[in-house]
Parts: sequence; structure tokens; C-alpha cells
Amino acid sequence: MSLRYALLALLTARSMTGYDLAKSFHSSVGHVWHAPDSQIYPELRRMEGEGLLEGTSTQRGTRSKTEYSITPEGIAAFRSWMAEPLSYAPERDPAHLRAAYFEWTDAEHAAEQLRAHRAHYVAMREQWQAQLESILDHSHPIVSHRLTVFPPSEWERIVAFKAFTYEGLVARADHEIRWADKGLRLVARLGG
Amino acid sequence: MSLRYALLALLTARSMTGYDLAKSFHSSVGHVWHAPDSQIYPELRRMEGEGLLEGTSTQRGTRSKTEYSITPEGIAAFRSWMAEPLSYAPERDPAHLRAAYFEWTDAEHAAEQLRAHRAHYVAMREQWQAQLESILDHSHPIVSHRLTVFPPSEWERIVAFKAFTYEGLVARADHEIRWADKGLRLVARLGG
DNA sequence: AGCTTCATGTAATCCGTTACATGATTCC
DNA sequence: GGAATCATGTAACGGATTACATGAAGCT
Repeated sequence: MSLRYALLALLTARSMTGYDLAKSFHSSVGHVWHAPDSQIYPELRRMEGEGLLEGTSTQRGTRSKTEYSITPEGIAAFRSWMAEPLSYAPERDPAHLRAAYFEWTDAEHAAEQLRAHRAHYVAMREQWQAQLESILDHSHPIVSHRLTVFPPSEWERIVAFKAFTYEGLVARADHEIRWADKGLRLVARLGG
Repeated sequence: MSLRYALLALLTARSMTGYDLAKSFHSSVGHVWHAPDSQIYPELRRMEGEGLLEGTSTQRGTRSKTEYSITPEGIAAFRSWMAEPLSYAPERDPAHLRAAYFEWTDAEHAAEQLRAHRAHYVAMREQWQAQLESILDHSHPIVSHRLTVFPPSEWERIVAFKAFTYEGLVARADHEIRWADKGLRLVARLGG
């Protein structure tokens, strides 16, 4: 359900073809809300059908591409989603589920899982940190373009909320890394 | 996919009827991996069909109940899942997605979301903390029963890994609470 | 001549969500 | 007599995953 709002968010800054949108998506909001292309294209179609987007197809030789722009109804839908209370999905955490039963495997396997957990969040942390830095110094292409289409009075808010978001994610990654390290020490102490 | 392993985990300690299993589930593993009854019952059937569980139906008047016990194949499946590397689901975080675009709503709505985020994790923290305490002092009914069926040499590991799991979740809740507080200060500073 | 990028998807399947359904028994 | 608990589910739907598919244009 959030996918469409992530797409609308991008389209508030500029119109794009499905392909460009998918690319922008992967290099920005996609770090917070992942979706594969195979979900993006059909969703754009559906949104067009519901009047949230307007699509203009252009032919170029045999190939066609569709440029999507957000409609006033799309903006209204995005705004009303923004004001709606969020509902929190019930917890479903495979890594912690695993960890709770580590006594069912040996020290080596348990340590391996924890190293994988650590590595995963180190990689995520890197991505999020890179996003954060490019947001703060305005070098992020999507954010910097957004600043050109909105008045300077909004710039601080635009940047601050995105920075706040990614700072939260970086801190979360740090927490997961610390948790994995603690687990590794525990496994080492308890042995196999 | 994890649901069945969460169910197997419970059944490694004792056989139970579907109903009792569902109840145990909600008061233990369910805090890490949520599932509604409507998912649990059919999953048990499927697992029985695959030979991971053995079900014995007993009639009591007009009603019947099925007692499930884990089979050797079930134990093997659980062990092999425990040794398997985990695959990490791509990030999909509605709260952070929202926060990234707070400039699209007013200070009051943004603050409201952050207060809801905070309240959600305060409630989760309480649950996780309660689990943690009852694990550490062995008053948790499911854990304490587990200790009676496994040799004392395993007790330390059984308890330590569960405590480690819930400590991680408590710390995560703390992090989310701090993030929300930081957001509230930011919203207050930037105004509406 | 071959690799990357452009430009789109379809199909099958699975997992999970939501809402609804039923009726007996035991405890107060 | 009424509420809580026992004891199960089914049905419909929706979102996400995985694998696969196609083929041209442009750059080296």
C-alpha cells in the first residue's frame, strides 16, 4: 500500500517516464521502501487508471515510453495519506526469531548468522549514510532537483526531514551491529 | 516461511493441541513473529501433511481437538532451518517513508505521527521487557517448562539466547523512542 | 561485434490480512 | 443466566517475490 505513495512522492518533484521513475526510485526512496520494477510498472498503470497520474505515451521508432505526471487528485491523495495515522504492522523478525533458539545449533553456525547480520547492517548503514551525506550537502540529484522546484522557504524542511529519516536508519543499523557483536561475544563465551 | 519454524520451536518443548499452541504462541514467540490463529491452524494441518508433526484427534462429546507433537522429521527440519543462512528482506519501513516527506503535512500532523510512533514503541518495549524479565527469573511458563525437559547443562544457553533476543528488541524500541523524540524536537523547531 | 542502457512488463505463487463463522462448555 | 474460554477454522483479497521475457538503440 505504501508503494504508490513512495511513487507519488517522487512525482511531486518532476514528471518522469516509468523507466526513469524506477531508476530514481532505486536510488532514493527505494532505500526506505524497496520495490522491484515488476511491481512499479503495473502500479503506475493502476494509478493512472485511478486518475492519480496522467500518462503520455510517446513513440520513438518501434518503442514507446510513457511519461507520468502527478494529477491534482494525485497530490490530494498524497497529502491525505500524509495526514492519515499510520498503522503498525505486527512484529515479524526472522533474525531475532532465529537468535531465540540458538541453543539448537552449534557455536559455529550461530556465529555465522551473527556475522551475516552484522555484515548486512554494515552494508545498509553504508547506503543510508551515503544518502544522508548527499542529502545534507545537497549533492543528492533527486533532492537537489526538488529544491529547484520548491521555494527557498521550504528548503530547510525538505532537507531536515529527509536527514532526520536517514539519521534514524543509520542509528538503527548501528544498533543492529552492536546487537550482533554482543551476540558474538555471548556465543564465544558459551562455546559450542 | 518462518511461521512453521516458530511453531516447531514451541513443539520441541511439549506436545500441544492447536488451541494451546496458538495460546502459547501469542504469549511467547508471537512477540517476535506475529501470526493470527487463522494462519496457525491451517499451517499445522499443512505441517502434519508434510510429516513434520503428528496429530492425534480426540473426541470429547461433539467437539474434537487435535494434539500435535513434533516428529523426528520435524526436529530435523527445525535443525536444518537453524543452520541455514537467513535471507534479509529488503527494507520496507512505512514510518520512515512518511517521515521523509513531513514537509507535505503541517506540524500538528507530523507531531501526531511521531507521538504515535513513540507510543507504539513504548508499548512494544513494555511487552519485550516483560518477556525478558520473566525469562531471566525463569517465571516465564513456556521457558520454565522447557527447562524441565532439557538437561541442566543446556539451561544456560536456553535462557541466555532468549534473553539476548529480547534485550535486542528492547534496545531497538529504545532507539525508536529516541528517534521519535528527536523528530518531535525537530518539528517543534521548524514549526508548522 | 558485443556490452550496457533503455523500456517495458507477464505469470505463477506465496504469504499474510481481514472479516466472518460456529457452537459447546465451564465458571461465576 | 451470561460471560469467558475452549476449539476450530473458511473465504476473499491484496501485496510481494521470483523467474522469466523481449528487443532496440547507442556506445566502444
